[in-house]
Order: sequence, then C-alpha cells, then structure tokens
Amino acid sequence: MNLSEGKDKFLQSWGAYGSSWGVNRTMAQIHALLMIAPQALSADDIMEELKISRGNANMNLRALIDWGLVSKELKAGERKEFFVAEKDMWKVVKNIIIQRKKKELEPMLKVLDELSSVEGDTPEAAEFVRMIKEIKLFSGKADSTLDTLVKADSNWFIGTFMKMIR
Amino acid sequence: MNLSEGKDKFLQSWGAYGSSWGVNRTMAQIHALLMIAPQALSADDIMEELKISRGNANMNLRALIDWGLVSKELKAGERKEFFVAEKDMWKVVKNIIIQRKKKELEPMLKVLDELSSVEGDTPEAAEFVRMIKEIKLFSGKADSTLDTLVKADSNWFIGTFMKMIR
DNA sequence: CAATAGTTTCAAAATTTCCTGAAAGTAAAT
DNA sequence: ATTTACTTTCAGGAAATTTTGAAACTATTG
Repeated sequence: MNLSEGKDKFLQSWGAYGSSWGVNRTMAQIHALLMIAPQALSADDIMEELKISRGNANMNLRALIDWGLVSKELKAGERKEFFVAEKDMWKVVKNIIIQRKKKELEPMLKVLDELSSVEGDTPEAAEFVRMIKEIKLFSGKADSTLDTLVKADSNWFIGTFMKMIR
Repeated sequence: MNLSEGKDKFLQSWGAYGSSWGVNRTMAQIHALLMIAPQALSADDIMEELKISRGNANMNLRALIDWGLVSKELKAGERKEFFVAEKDMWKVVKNIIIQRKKKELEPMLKVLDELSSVEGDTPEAAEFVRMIKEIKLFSGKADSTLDTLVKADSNWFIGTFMKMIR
C-alpha cells in the first residue's frame, strides 16, 4: 500500500470511528490529518486535503483546540496560523477522558443525585429510586477510576497497570 | 420531586447521554424506561410511555436485545411479548464494552495493521507509519485491558480493582 | 489610514439519521 | 382454513445535524 492510499483509508476510518462515538466526522478527520502530518498545517492545507469549506475547517479546529488535541503554531514571518496535533496517544486519550467526563459524566451524576430524592410509596417509586441509586453508585465509581487514570502518568499506566491487570 | 417528574427527567437525560455517545436517543430511552420498570413491559406500554411508533419501538427493542441489555419475557396465557432490562449495572457496562469492542475497536485494529505496511521513503511516509504504529500500540493495550475487565467479575472489579487504583 | 491577509460567524442549504405507519409476515386459537 | 392477535419490515417523510459561503470582523503592513 502506498502513502496516498493509506492516508485516505486512515482519514476515512478515523472519521467513521469518531462518528460512531458521537464525534463529528470532520472533526475526527482533521484530527487524523494533523496526527499524521510531519509538520504544522494551515487552514488552507486542511481545506484542500479534506475538501471542506473554510467555515467548517475553522469551527472544527477550534473544537479540537478546546479538547486540547490540537494547538496553534505561529511561524515567524507568516501571517497565517498553523496547527499541530498532540501526538502522544496517552495525552490524547487523557484529554478526551477529561473532556467527556466534564461534559457528560459529571452532569449525569448531578442529575442522578437529584433523582435519588424522588418520593412515593408505590412499587414504581421504590424501584425507580433503587435503580437510580444503583446507577449512581456505579457511575460514581467509574468517575473516581477515571480521575485516578487521568492523574496517573503514561509510564504508570502502560507499565504497572497493564501488567497488573493481565 | 415526584415519580412522574423524576421519570421524565431520567428518560430525557438518559436519551441525551446516549445520544452524545453515538447511541440512538430512542434506544437509550427505551433502555432507561425498562431499567426503572418494576415489571416487564409490552411494546404497547413502551409506545405509550415514550410516544413512539410501533416500528420504532420494535427496531430499538431488537437492537437492545442484540446488545444483551434487554430480554424477551413470555407471560403464561398472554400472546404478546414482554421485555425486561438487565438491571445489574456491571453486566450492563460489560455488555456494552463487548459490543463496542467488537464493532469498533477490533475493526480499527485490523485497519491499523494494514496501514502499518505503507511503503515510501519520504518524511511523510515515515511519519505516517510511525504514528500508525503508535496508535496501534496504544489501541492494542486498550483492547487487552478491556478483555481483562470483561473477564473479571463484578466483585473483583468493584472491590479489588477500585481499591487498588485509588 | 487604506489596503491586504487572514479569521470568525451564522443563516440557509445539503446531508444524514431517525421515525412513522401501513402492508406483509407469523403463529396461536377457533 | 380462517380469524385473531400480535410482530416485523421498509419506503417515504420528518427531524436533526452538518456544511457551506459570503459577510463581518481583526490585525498587520505599507
């Protein structure tokens, strides 16, 4: 397989992969493109490679920066902005965990907390509260585990944890 | 908060939560509804509670059964089918991991494998292969970790692992 | 300060995903 | 063998999401 075929396949797969996890397909593709780029790319480079509009490129680049997966790079003497992706996979995953934890897990925990105070003496109310508490207990544990994982450094995770769990 | 308010809030939140993880909103809501139900529900019960069509209810129920999160229950003397959700959160999460691993992680590993054989002596090709290998290495480790997690039983996870990682 | 070189925003269009409902399918009961 | 009581399928419509592109904005340069 040559580079151009491989690149296309990677861009398309990473897009589909992201898509099935609720991440905008184009955002995932821009991320993929930057991850395999040997140097920083400009918005124009990205627009051309992925055949997308300037608006689309801009919005998704900003989102990637927000997630801590991409950063801006200024080149001396150049007026336009260049973009580079974080290439350390452990950092990539860590940032994704941090974001999704903040945007999805933590709000859910808050909702579960409110819901566990539902009143009522019917079997329906009893089962509702029981199940909400079960979900909350589990989610709370997942939340702490992720906290620990995020605080742990790459070496610890890849070394100790992986060996331990095997 | 009373039951009806709580239920509505839970159904809507669980739907939104699923949605942001690439799971059909209605599928997540049916799952939520069955999780908090004290007894098995019929397709008609679900259609009425969520105000959805028979086709929609049927398709998403089948998908939930596929994922191992819901099962059919036949009542003696009743011709119609009833549905119950798995209520043990550890089993729920385990089944979700198994499915997503099979449908998304494993195909990705296969693609990465193919991509790591890209040929070329340009810096672009070198960086491409380097990065694909980095992603593959990390994904492979994640895959093994999930394997172990899935084989481990609930008690082990909640007891040993949680304490260990804290 | 006008021109130039970019970036950002957002309403409308395009695309994708989801849902409906009616028709077809299935199987138990009579 | 026909009716009854359901379940399943899927084409077309509805809804949600994504993308475009042009106008507005910002900042550097001459």
